[in-house]
Amino acid sequence: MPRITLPDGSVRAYDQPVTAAEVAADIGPGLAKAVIGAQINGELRDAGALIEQDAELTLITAIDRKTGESSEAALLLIRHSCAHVMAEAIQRVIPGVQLVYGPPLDKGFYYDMSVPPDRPISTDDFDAIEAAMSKIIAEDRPFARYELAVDEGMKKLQAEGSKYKIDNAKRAVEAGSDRLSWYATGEPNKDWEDLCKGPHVPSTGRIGAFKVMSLASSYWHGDANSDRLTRVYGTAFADKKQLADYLDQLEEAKKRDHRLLGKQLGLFHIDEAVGQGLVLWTPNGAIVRKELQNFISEELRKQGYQEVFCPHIAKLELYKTSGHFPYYADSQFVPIMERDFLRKLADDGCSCSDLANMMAAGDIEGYLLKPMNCPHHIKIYSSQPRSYRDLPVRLNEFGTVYRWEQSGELSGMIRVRSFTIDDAHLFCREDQLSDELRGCLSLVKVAFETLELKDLRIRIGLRDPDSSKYVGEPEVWEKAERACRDAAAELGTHVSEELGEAAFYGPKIDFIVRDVLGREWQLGTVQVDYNLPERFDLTYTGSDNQPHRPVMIHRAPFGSMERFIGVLIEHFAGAFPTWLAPEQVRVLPISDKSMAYAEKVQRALTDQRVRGGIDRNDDRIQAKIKAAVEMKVPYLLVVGPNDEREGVVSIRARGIRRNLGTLPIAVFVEALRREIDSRGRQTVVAEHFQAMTV
RNA sequence: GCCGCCGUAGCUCAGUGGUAGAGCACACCCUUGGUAAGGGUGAGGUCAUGGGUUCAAGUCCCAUCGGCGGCUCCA
Repeated sequence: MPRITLPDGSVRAYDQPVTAAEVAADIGPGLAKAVIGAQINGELRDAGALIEQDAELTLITAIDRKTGESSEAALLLIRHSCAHVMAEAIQRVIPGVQLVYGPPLDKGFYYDMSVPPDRPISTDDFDAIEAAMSKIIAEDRPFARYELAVDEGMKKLQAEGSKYKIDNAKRAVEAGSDRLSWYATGEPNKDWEDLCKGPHVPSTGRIGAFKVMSLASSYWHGDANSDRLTRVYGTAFADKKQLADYLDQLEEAKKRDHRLLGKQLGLFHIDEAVGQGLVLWTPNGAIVRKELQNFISEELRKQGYQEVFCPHIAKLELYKTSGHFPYYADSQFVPIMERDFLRKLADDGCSCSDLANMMAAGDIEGYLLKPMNCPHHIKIYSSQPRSYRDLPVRLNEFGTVYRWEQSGELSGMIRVRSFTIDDAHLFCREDQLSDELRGCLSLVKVAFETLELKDLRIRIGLRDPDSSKYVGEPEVWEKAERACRDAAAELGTHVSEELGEAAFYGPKIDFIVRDVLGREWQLGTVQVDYNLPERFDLTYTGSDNQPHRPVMIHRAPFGSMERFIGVLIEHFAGAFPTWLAPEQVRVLPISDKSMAYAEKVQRALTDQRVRGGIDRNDDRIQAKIKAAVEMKVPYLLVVGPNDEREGVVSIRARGIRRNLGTLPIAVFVEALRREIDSRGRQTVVAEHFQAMTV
């Protein structure tokens, strides 16, 4: 006798088990037609799922009648269903494909499959696959669920002989399923079907719009030593308009890609001849980087940091002491060997494989391109005796490090093999740790607020107790983890804790953002470290005249300058705020006749250290404006005879498609100077043209 | 590193085994102009690199280098 409670609080009583679809039909014929699934006590199910007991029921329609939008649950049903349709289509187009696993995603779905080695799937197959999918959808075949007992189901799978599906079933059983379920697209045992726990839309015709997006490879179970699978990505929506909007959004996002903008705006260059993942900062990019470094340096001075410089290499032995070698040997450039050492090996008849083994083991005399800055900073700390009165010692450096990232990982400025960390290491007493952590976090906060980076996630990376990759004693870890939690709690932002995300030497607080393609990247980080002070036997003299062990904090508000600026380019779509913009103002003379006046304006700008130049091209003003807009210059000063007569400039501001009006040269330059010095808190537009921008 | 796709002028990209193309950018000339492309002329190429097939290769095959998407990894 189920009593069904609907979201509006109304209750419907039935004297026998009822399906969600029947409840919908009970409410009205329109809803009966529109319903594609149901949430029963919060769990997403088929519209045809039987409700036997009292339940809370939310009926899912493809498009919400009130909002005109699709709920996440609706899109999930559509996409998961579409994954089946795509799998069927692919098996039809390419015989011999074995299916593995096809889940829905945030923006679509994928299906992993094992393809015959002599017939890989290619993007050229997409048309045929989409045509086959369209046909299946046009046939509007029902998604028919049926269940078998585990024994019976396993027998069926054994008979079919797909090791992947057998594995899926075993996993389902291990996870506690007492039955196995299939979904046939049409009639069970006759039409195409797939082992699947569901749920699905009622029939293929309910998939409104879809597209096969891309191909990639993956590993079975995510294990690099296991089978290589082909992953086909697709997406699906409730209707064609949603799909078109999504594809437009993707196009827009691509225009913000830092690799594209980096080229267009002359921010950086990566040259084959220099090497993969090695960023060349071209003059415009160098300006952005320098401004950011200046900005962070100002904050560091306020917080009592001392700047240091270190070489880019050090003896291998140093990294053995720190533990970075051999722990991270695979992701470091191979050691640099001393010539005499190499000669001696050769004289002793050392073979290439002997040498390779020695290098892997670090049994050589030589140097390492530094993978981290901390060992160097530690040696600066220990270069003199330290009293408890000297602490905290805060050493900062824009320190360049080198890491051997796998070639397939490299990506523009965001994943590279050489990058500069806005690094610092703090050495403090136990009783100072919380305050210092708070100081570090406030620094990150100031940096991110100034740059209007709001869409970020904060993660506390904790040790995974089951893993052996960590160094140090459990009780020390607990102390450090507690300190991180306490400091992060004061940030007031949502913080997630993740096991296994700690550095090998200690827990950390990471700041994570997304790029335009939705990929997450770690930027800033604050890490507590009780381990390295131990390894390097660091001490300070306490008030008791006894040696004590300092605690270290590693922190980098931006993380890598390369990655940070890569993300920043995308965040601003290349339109940097004036203080960061490589070219802050461009002077556009109406014609050659105004060139002398343009030069006078330019001098006034240069005198105030404003960056920019004159467009000396023989173009009409329209063309000059277009060129400057494309370079995303914040302010354009159009100067012609009229302006010259009055000693003013005609101003255009980025993002406003018209002439704002004129200001005397000096007035504009002063206002601009204020905009730059305040890092955008004041602007020329707000000061002089506010009324016009509304 | 792995799987798939891709590599033609500075940039974006056409190019069907048979004489290497366009637009933009650049240079020069005409034009001297008032808020998102004025007109003309010209220069610019080891078709990523190396091998192979062929009478003939940018085009087909193999290898290498590099890029893109994803997987795996990320102190």
